[in-house]
Amino acid sequence: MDLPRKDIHNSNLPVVCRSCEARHGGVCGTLTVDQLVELSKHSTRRRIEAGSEVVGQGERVGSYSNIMRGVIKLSKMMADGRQQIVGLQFAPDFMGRPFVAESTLSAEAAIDTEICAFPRAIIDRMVSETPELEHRLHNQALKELDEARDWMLTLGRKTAQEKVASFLYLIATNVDPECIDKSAFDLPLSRADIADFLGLTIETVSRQMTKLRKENIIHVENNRHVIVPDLERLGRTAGND
Amino acid sequence: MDLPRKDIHNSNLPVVCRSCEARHGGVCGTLTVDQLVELSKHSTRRRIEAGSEVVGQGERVGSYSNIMRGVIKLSKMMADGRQQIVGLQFAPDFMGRPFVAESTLSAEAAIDTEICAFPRAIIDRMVSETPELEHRLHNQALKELDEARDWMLTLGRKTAQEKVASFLYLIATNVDPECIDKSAFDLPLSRADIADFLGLTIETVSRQMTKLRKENIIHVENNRHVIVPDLERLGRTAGND
DNA sequence: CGAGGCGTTGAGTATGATCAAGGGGAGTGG
DNA sequence: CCACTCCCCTTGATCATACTCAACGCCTCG
Repeated sequence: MDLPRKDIHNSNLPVVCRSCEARHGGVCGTLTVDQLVELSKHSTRRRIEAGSEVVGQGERVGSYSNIMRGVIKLSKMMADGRQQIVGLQFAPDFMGRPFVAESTLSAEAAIDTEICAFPRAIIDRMVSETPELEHRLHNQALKELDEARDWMLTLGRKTAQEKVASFLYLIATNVDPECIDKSAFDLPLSRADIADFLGLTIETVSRQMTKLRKENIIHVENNRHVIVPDLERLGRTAGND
Repeated sequence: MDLPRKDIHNSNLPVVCRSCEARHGGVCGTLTVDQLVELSKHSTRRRIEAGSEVVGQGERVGSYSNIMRGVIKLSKMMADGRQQIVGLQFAPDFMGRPFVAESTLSAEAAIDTEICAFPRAIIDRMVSETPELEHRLHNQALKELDEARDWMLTLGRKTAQEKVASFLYLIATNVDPECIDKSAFDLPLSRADIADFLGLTIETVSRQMTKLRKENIIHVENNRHVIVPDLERLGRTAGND
């Protein structure tokens, strides 16, 4: 599945790319040095503060991005304000909907986040020139599809308790993939965001967190820091087989 | 978006492909005559009765398919039997999860369905040889991702009434894409399936259908045939902006 | 100190689930 | 032809889960 990276030790590599994490797991890994040089000329690193929007629902999108650090939430909103988070993206995910200029969802930083943004036009051209790049993007789309479908089961069929446990389990296993110890982590989402992700209200999320605390399935410090003594047990509470 | 089809009038075209609908909208449209000839040697048309399974959750999958006619439901099941339909596929969709042999969901015919099945190995090879083919599969994956995310909003944030209306709206606009008149159609799913798609119970689906009938938003004949006098109105009831 | 944001907790309520009964059509067998 | 069963769907009564509304605690910031 992982394609061989090209010339990664070549000293002609753009400076900004040399220390870039995304080049390994992310989409840039398939590009040639020449392509990286060209892309880096037009790419901009941006820091996005927690809570600020990268792309709004219905906006035209002029760029794609790699997430360097942080967490992006993708959400949909109804006319009356009801909101549903439909995906979370972590470094080094690629962010953007290839081949469609108009965004059907909004992207917002959940915590302070850093991205590397490229103009659509350049990426679209490189995709058509570099089958390996399209292959990577295809794989990322399939991964997101698998995740979306997993979450549909959670949204449609799980209880509030299972939903909250599922969320904690998801974060435990995704926030810091490098980190082997999944037993402690900071929640990247507020209670309101968690509610929007789980199709619940803030109050229900809070109550279920309290319940999980009282059952010693989790310990919580400062509202955001969570310790999971037994990940297996959390998984069972989440309804994982 | 639509790539040019190659040599479709060439008389060397395999007989089975000549009258095939999927060659136009489906993935075969990007293949050369030679590729079609090779593929057709190993492809088999299968008829699948309503209710029978094509692929089981957790099974190894040896083939991909084009849906020629009918409707396939993709679903996930929890250990205790709770079930969620995570996608519906209509002709001429491509069915299968590229690059992964093990299925994380089960595929079952909702109504009598006809598919054209190909061995994984051949498709996987053609994908690597034919960038256009990967491009089409990529686009299909992105389409399914968009649909899944739309549905997440429905599952997480809509009321029972809105969910049922959303389902009817979805079917009205998808069952027969050729057909211009969306105002009458047959439901491809039983009440139990609809419930599994909407994250509701059979009883709630039934009650909401009755309510929509009493409000004259739909008319129903023989439980399966639905007439929608005003699609806009149905859309508004579904919570579409 | 007060204001505002975020989270928790409590009381009452409503939406959809559960449990239960029955209608109607298709298929089968006498 | 009717009687019978089975399946699917509908309807009714009751119940429980999660929502709504409200109050309050804690922390940060001015």
